Amino acid sequence: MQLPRAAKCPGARTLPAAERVRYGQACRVWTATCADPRARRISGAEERLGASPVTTKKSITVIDVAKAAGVSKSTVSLVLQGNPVVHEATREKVRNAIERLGYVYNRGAANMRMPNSKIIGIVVNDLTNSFFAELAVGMDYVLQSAGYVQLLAHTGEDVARQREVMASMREHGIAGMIISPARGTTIADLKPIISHGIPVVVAIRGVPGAKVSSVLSDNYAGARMGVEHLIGLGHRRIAFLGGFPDIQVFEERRQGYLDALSAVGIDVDPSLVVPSAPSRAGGIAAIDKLFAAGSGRATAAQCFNDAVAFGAMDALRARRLEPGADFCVVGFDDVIEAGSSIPKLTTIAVDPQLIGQRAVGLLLRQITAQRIQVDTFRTPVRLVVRDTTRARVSDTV
Amino acid sequence: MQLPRAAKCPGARTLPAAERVRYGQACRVWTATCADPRARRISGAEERLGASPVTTKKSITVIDVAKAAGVSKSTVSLVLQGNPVVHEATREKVRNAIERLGYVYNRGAANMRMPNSKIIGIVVNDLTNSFFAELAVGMDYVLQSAGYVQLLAHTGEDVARQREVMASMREHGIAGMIISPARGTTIADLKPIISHGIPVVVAIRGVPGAKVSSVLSDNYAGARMGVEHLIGLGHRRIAFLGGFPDIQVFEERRQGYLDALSAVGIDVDPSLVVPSAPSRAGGIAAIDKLFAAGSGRATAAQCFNDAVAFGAMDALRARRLEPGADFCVVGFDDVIEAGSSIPKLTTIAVDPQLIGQRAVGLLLRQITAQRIQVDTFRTPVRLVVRDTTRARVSDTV
DNA sequence: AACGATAGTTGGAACGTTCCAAGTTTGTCA
DNA sequence: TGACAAACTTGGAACGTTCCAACTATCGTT
Repeated sequence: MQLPRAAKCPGARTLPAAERVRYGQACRVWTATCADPRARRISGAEERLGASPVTTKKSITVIDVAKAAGVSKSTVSLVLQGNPVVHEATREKVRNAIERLGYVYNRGAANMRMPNSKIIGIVVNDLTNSFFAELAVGMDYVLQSAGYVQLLAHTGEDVARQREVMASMREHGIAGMIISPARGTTIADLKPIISHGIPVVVAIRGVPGAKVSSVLSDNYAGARMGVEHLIGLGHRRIAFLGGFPDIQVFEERRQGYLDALSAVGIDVDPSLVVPSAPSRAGGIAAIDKLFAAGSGRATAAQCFNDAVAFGAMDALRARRLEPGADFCVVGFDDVIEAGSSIPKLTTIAVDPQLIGQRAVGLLLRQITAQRIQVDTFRTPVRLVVRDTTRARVSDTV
Repeated sequence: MQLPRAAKCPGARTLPAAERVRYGQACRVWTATCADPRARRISGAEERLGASPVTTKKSITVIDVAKAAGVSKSTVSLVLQGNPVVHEATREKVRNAIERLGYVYNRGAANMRMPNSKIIGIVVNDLTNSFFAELAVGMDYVLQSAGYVQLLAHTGEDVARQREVMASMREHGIAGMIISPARGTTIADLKPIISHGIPVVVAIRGVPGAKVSSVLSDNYAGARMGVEHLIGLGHRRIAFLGGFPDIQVFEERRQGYLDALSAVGIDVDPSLVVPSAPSRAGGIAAIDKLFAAGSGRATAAQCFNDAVAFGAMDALRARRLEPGADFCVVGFDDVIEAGSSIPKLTTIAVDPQLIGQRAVGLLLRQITAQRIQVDTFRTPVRLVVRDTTRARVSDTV
């Protein structure tokens, strides 16, 4: 928990709970700010239908159920756990009482006595990217059917924020964690979780040197496949566009690119590798830089991901070059839009839902086995040929 | 909690915890199935780096900290809460001890004594839709800075699943819930949460008749704006394509469409309203149906959402009609692809992140005010004119 | 009849926190 | 010096669950 500063505001003791709490937990009473300015009403009609005070009915516990069913709390507990030792008739009485009283199980309390929480922390670097959203859905699917629930946080590539949410999740007693780390994440960031014996699985992006399980797509093979496809079309001057060189995924894809070229004896021109942000805007920038560098002689590009590829296509068109006809483009990821862009994007398909499911599988295995276990999975990728690689090199400018 | 069936397997008491637990909670011992088949290894190289048993260090509590700092547990608790009553020197001692021991706050335990959980449940009908993913991010942003954490679940439009996750969230003691309900959700689905005094905010889609706060986009005004724009271009025979008629959002948008037409004295031809799935495929189907109905005389369409609009554009092109030139199309939502499709889609922009933030604001207000309060917000929308509505009616076929 | 085994049930302690009422120390003023 | 207030500290009870060891009742066997 973030330790609250002691705010010297004597007499604050009787303040009502305030709209927003500045410090983590319970500092609610001593220091409090007003409504979050971001939450202000911007416009729109408000229709106030009414307000009702919340009825603070004290919650119904296992003891109430026991009383109602005429048994002891222990028996109720046993029924809740499906323990076969209780008599069927008793079980029925308890079930009735539960139904009648509207009892709801308090996992927090249970968890305290017997610490096997059913909460998994999921940390994602960018949920707005549909790739990661699909990843989350894949996880959700498996987790839910295993009776787990997911605490999800979006870091927006911000390591500081990532640290905070990880700490918060730890306080909430997660049983395990799956993280697609923000750019710049190091072993030190994972340390606090791991050292507490909480299983961690890293997905999509590795954390160099970390002793954790990971599920990564086969970046090397994917990039190599894409470039080989371009070579097969006769291209010789092939660029590699986009991505931040400081993340491992970039390195792997770049290596695939380099090896594909070397394998057929093509000398690699370093000016054809143009890093940039892994976004649409980055793709535009990368093409601009590529052409500015006088490397206009490139006739095709393997892009770091689909977003970069789309940006590159925009930039090509701005230069009156038609993607797929005058210049070939290969993406990476196969996001949903790849199949419906104009022209449709040739790309390396990875299956984010599968990665998500796989990661959960790895995590649950560690949780139930009660042992940390370091496995690395590479999920397979495949080349999907569409319209941005129709042109043989002889057709291009 | 889903009550586990009593499985008669005597002697099971000593079984090791198994890979997957069938029933909710603790039935782990009595009935257990093997590894989830969906999680099976499909391919990919596995690199086993090693396994280490988890060290079951008993956790460090506030008592350990107290002992180390030479104070009482009460004092430590006060420090944790930032209560200004403790002496600065003592505070420092405690802080040191916390640091030294690597103490982590146990929210579960705290929550039990003083039930003000910092967990918000978020239920989303389709996370793979980038619109909802953005919504989630908007919520995440505000929640995180208010010290809350989100339990997120994706229902995939499945009401049964939705019921399950809602029950599970209740057991986890959520302080409030925001839900973008699955299609077919009724008041009865919300009842169990509301009747427990847990604040609920409904986002994006309303639940007819439910007495809960809601944050909806201004569907009526949006559709009306879109249609008025088309009318301004001279169109008279305008279709309304896509969407399921059983959800409220459809009704609102259709009403906007109808009123825009009536306002300028255009008679509404019912065959021009063509419902369909709110997806790309649905859009294709809708255009097919529109033309099959002999309503080829329509010259423009307001679509239920952007996905439908894209599908409609595909279908138009299949009929050798160029969207924007031969037939005008207006979408709804302004998803990211709308600005980069060819031709670029004219659409009604809604801001999902804003809706998310607003919903959280409404929820937190209820939580801190300790009273259920029913507000309905309509977030504003705006018309974004792009290339699919360039043609005046005189240009069209 | 005595014994043991089996089936079913149960009260109390424990988990880690917060709150309360009461405690101790220090300082101030009459 | 005593009374009182202020500043700070503290032990114990409570929250809702699970586990353990012990309990009772019933039955079968000798």
